[in-house]
Amino acid sequence: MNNLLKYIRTLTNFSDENWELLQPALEKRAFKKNEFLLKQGQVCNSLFYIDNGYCKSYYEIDGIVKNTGFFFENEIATNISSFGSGQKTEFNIAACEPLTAIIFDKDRLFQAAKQAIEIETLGRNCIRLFASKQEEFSVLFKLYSAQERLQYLETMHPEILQRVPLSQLASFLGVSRETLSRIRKRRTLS
Amino acid sequence: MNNLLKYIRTLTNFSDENWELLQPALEKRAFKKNEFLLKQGQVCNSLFYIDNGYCKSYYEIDGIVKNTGFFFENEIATNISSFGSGQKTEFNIAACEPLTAIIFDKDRLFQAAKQAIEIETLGRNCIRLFASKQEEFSVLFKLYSAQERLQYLETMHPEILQRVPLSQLASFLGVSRETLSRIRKRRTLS
DNA sequence: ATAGACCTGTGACAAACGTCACATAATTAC
DNA sequence: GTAATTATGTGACGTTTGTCACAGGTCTAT
Repeated sequence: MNNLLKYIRTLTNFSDENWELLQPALEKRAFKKNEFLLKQGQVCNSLFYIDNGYCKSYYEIDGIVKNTGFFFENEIATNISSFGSGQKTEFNIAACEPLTAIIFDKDRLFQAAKQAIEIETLGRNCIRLFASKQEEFSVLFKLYSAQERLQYLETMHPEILQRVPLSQLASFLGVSRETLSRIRKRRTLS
Repeated sequence: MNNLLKYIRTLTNFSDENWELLQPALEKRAFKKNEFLLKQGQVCNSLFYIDNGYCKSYYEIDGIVKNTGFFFENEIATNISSFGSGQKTEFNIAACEPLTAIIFDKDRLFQAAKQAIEIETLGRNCIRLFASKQEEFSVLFKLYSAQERLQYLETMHPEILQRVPLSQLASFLGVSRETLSRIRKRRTLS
């Protein structure tokens, strides 16, 4: 829980009393590798603060898995459109390693937010960070080629390359596994 | 202003008193075609509610324009990462037609939010909608080919195709102008 | 009405990418 | 420890896409 409190305090002024008010909305939980945090067809009623390990969000279309995001320690994973609208999600979120998350329950979070505006502000800031991350990666596809996108990850998000296997990374970068392998080869040669 | 109030009330319970409290944060403004709402190097201190007309956000790299988003009536345009962090933006936002916007000033919005939690909630919901939109378009590139992305726009966002010229649309879809022209030809033939 | 600016289409060719096939690590399960 | 599974590399080939070049169409300002 200590990591989470630190994380929260980077986002908003948060008194010990606020922290107490927030507790009923929080639940710590461990996930095994490949276990689902969120499954297609469910409604996303949680924000998952990643305490340890990492997970991925993905679509599955005709049996083919397309990874849409990776979430590491000290980040919030969720499906923002389902969380916000209450509609069923088409995403899955699954643990890629044994994972520990602190789960924010939506209803209880909203109740707590009514009691302290700092908690409302925290919610806004979590969503804002999530949106910034979406914006960042969304822009990559419009600006850069596949090779340049890989380069971008190398400089801006090296942890992704270190921890995510190539075959998982390919669909996230929007190319086939083979193409990514060849791009990587071209880059190590030069 | 009437459109805006309707829009707000789709997002959150908003009393007439809340609306009064919000007024100091709002400013209606007209932009000429090609005028900037936000310019690279500035800090984004505004949310732009589009009342009439439409605008685009874009990057300019080595003189080449890459469109990253289009915003129509009844939507909020902004650069979320600059707005949230206070850092300088690398985006431009420019009017594509004569445009009327209602501008939320960040500082005054935050002041108003301190006085009414509904305004804080409104801010959170605006950002949430913005994030959902980012998520939606970000996923397109991982799931679909250029042709399928065009098809998606046709069914889900026909207003974009009706109002945005092909040459503007191309970089938004992540392809060259010529390729988009050929895709369109292939599709009308079949 | 005319000139200039923009928008769209298209041909030719090279570069990038996807798919299929197979080989070889590396990891996991029992 | 061995077998099975998964991850990665690579060749061949066809498709898609980008780039350059140019032509014709539309819009706009004067």
